[in-house]
Amino acid sequence: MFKPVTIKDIAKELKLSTSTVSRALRGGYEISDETKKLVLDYAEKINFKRNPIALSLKERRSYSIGIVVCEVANVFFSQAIDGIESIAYSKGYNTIISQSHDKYEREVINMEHLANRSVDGIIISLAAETKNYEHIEKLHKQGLPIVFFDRILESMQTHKVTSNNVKGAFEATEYLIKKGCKKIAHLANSEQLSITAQRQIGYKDALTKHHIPFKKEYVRYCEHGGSMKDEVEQAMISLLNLPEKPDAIFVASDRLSMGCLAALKKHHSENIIVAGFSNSDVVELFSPSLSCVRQPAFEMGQIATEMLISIIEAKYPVEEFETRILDTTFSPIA
Amino acid sequence: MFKPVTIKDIAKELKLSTSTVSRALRGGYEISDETKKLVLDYAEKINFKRNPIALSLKERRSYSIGIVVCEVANVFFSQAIDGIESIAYSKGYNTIISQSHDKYEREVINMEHLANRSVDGIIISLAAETKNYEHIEKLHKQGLPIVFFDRILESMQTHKVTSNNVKGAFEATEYLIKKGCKKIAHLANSEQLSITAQRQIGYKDALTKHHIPFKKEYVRYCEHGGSMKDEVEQAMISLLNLPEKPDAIFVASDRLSMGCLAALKKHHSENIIVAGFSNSDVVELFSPSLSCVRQPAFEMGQIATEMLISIIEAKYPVEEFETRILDTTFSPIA
DNA sequence: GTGAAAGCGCTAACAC
DNA sequence: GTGTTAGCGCTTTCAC
Repeated sequence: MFKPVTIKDIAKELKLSTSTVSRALRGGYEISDETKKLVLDYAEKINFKRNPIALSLKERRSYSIGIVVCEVANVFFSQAIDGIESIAYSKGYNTIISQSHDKYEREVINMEHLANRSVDGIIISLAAETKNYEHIEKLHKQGLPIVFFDRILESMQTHKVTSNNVKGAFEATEYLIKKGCKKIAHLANSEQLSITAQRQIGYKDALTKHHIPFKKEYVRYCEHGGSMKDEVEQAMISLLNLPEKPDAIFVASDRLSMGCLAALKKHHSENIIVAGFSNSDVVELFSPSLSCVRQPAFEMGQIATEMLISIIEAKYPVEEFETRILDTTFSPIA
Repeated sequence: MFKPVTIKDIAKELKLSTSTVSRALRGGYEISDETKKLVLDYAEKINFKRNPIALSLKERRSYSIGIVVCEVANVFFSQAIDGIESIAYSKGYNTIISQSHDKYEREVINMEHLANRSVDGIIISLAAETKNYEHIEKLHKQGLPIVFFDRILESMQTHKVTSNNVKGAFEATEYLIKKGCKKIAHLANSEQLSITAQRQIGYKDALTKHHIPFKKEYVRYCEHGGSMKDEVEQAMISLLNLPEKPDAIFVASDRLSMGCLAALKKHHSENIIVAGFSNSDVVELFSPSLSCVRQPAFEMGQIATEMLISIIEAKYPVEEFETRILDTTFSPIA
């Protein structure tokens, strides 16, 4: 079976004590240069690596951080993960990625598992279904550092990173208005998500500015964030069947944008103009086309990670928390 | 700080020894039902969870399996990951996902890290850049169970899962031929990958069957799997500038397919017909359109995981290895 | 400058 | 049926 070299093996080989070896390895100042070199060279030679499991047990921390996102297949999240990893690795942390698939139960299980696994902190974007936050609050109260990004929990006292959802939504909606559209529908994520509220504000603001009345009938929520089969298509059908059929749609998330375009194509309504949040890197290939609001996902991941590590490594309990709001970029089609 | 309950706390509270508690918790037959109930109830009440770190240290295994893929943003891999997780979780294992981004160095670091992290085994699909396999062979020799999927290492004695790359490529190419194309180019991944060789065989077979000569000039390899900026576009440009400009392209992977379509659009060559490997779930939205060969990614992940766990849990060293080849599905456009 | 020993949380042989 | 003890690999007092 797989049996790595231990500090003991080195000690035996070099006729030293394990403590001396340990100290030499971590460059303890008490050790003579001679011994230090001896140990270091030998360790190098046999490719010794400290056992992080033992270290974790000893230090009650693991130098790993947990990530909870709805799914890695979503470009926004995979970019964010890349950002998280870039910072984490550079600071000596590893990451453990877990997916909630927008399910509340999965999120609960994932969080518990990460906590048991002794991650030093968690970076999370809430699942679409999550309405109860006890599982997070409990861990937070127990002292586990938690940072939110994208889909944040406003009520929790901790660091948060979002993009400027209001402005992003405003720009997209105003673009549709300037295109001459008057009946602009809004396809949204589940109602209780922070991003849903924010993006709806931007949508409404744009309507108001241009004297277009806001109509509740034009708004559809996807409770499962589009993870449920047919969820998005059903929402789209009900919009398309409205007596006053929309001439444009503002879509509030990546996954919904894809579902929206697919539904328009399927139901031969390509004349409806779509603008929405999406970080897709192949958006120029889409037909019907999509004007999109892009979030700085990579950077959001980086910042969230810096924030998390700052809490983890803080000498004293952190009392002051920050919410960073990054700008989105709007890329209209033509 | 975050301080979970330990078995010791329970022992103290219940005035028992830690071993009794430990045994009761795992349902040891020697413990009286009375004590067992006492312990179980109390553990339940205070929401006790065994510390997996301590367990790992003790048992020299972690009940976690490592995954190495080029990137999670790639649909094929994210689907495979979902398959892996489905089996892993059901059998009590956790997963640690790591991305090579098709870089050799990253792959080496990831593998080492996973091994140090005491994963019980690794499921890997090779990076496009990887040409040297010592990092894998070393761990394998040390007894770490390894299973390959998709981009496999033929020379290693272990379980492997692939899709029927030859047949998939054959079908796609033949489809192009039946569409009336005669000058069919081939955009491929890096040359040393198993899938590259296999898919090229299928491509050639189809040409041969229909009496079209194979031309080396029509083949382009992407050494970095398309992860390098402009890599795919450059390859495409050189194909488009050929004296005998191709009238169709068979593309050998998901990422390349996207790059290929983007390049065709950018260089106004939408008349060229494209067929290629892709597991994209929004392929019907693409323009130019893509006829695609789909791999059963989820199932491949599941099978790989079952194989891995069978090695991990084998009582005796496994000597007989299996290579499972799953069928692809071809979805032509129109 | 180096070694012996205790302890992180858990399990399992070995008492009793 | 339950307790004692040693040990997984490592760090870190405390001796010397």
